[in-house]
Amino acid sequence: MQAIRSAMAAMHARSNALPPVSPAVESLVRQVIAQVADKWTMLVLEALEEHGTLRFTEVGRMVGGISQKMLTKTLREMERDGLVIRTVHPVIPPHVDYTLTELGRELSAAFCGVWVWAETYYAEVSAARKAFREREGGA
Amino acid sequence: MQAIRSAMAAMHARSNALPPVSPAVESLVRQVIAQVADKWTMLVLEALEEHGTLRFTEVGRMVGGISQKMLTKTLREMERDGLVIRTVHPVIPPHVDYTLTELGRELSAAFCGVWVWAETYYAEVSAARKAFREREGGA
DNA sequence: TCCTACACTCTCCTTTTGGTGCGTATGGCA
DNA sequence: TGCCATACGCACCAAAAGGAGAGTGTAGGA
Repeated sequence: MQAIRSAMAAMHARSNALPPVSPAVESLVRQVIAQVADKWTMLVLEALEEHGTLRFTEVGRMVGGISQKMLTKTLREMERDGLVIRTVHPVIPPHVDYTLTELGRELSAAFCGVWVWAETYYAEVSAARKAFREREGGA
Repeated sequence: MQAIRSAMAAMHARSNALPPVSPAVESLVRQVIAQVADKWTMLVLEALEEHGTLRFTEVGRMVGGISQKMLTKTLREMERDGLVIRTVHPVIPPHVDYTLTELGRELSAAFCGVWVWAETYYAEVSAARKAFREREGGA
């Protein structure tokens, strides 16, 4: 974790001080973040990390509460971004497998901390919401 | 990072094996994740982590490209979830300060890994997108 | 012979997201 | 006298997200 912290510090120092990090790169990073910081992407990522290779409907089952449309879209975008590999077996009925790439596994590892945070602090978030409601909602 | 990995493994083992983790908790964690895995939340979190206490318009400037409406909404939700503290100085013209709470700083640290991932691999994501376009778009 | 399974795609619809612009209160500055 | 700055709230609108349900093509089972 300390390594990550110092890496982030370096990143900030760089983006603040040195011109070489162009706005183009900045915008690309933003774009990637915006894409990847998506509810369904995170959930699919976790399902595949946890279970390895899965079929379309299996991913849907593991994630839970996702419509076919969103599942298709999410998986396509993840394939496009190089996070998953989509393998089509040309049989009938159709059979398609999804597996994380190395890039996807790295991202999953990066998201790890957020999952742990949510598991650790969700009770505090609930408490904060309750306090907020009583403070603002009841005023 | 290994510590996080094992924590995540423990989390998975728990959610798969033990009944005590109720669907209520599961849904709460999902809700928190969905809330927090938001583009603007991440960006505001980073701005405040990097610069400490900021005023409303300063946060807007640091984040860049956010409308007042979204900034208000994001900051309010973060306040509600206990991620930021909002301090109103009753003067005219109005003066409001925003600071991360400990919870917010923890979350920021957790997101660190994702920022580093994006900085490290955005070029590979670009390459993957290009390859995908040539593969599918050109077919 | 008809039904089911799979991995979608397509259309229609509702909900959410997000932008723009206007109003506001008032102390200080020109 | 009159305008500016701050941190919004509100109303209106466009665009995107997302859900529900129907259609598809065919091998194999009842």
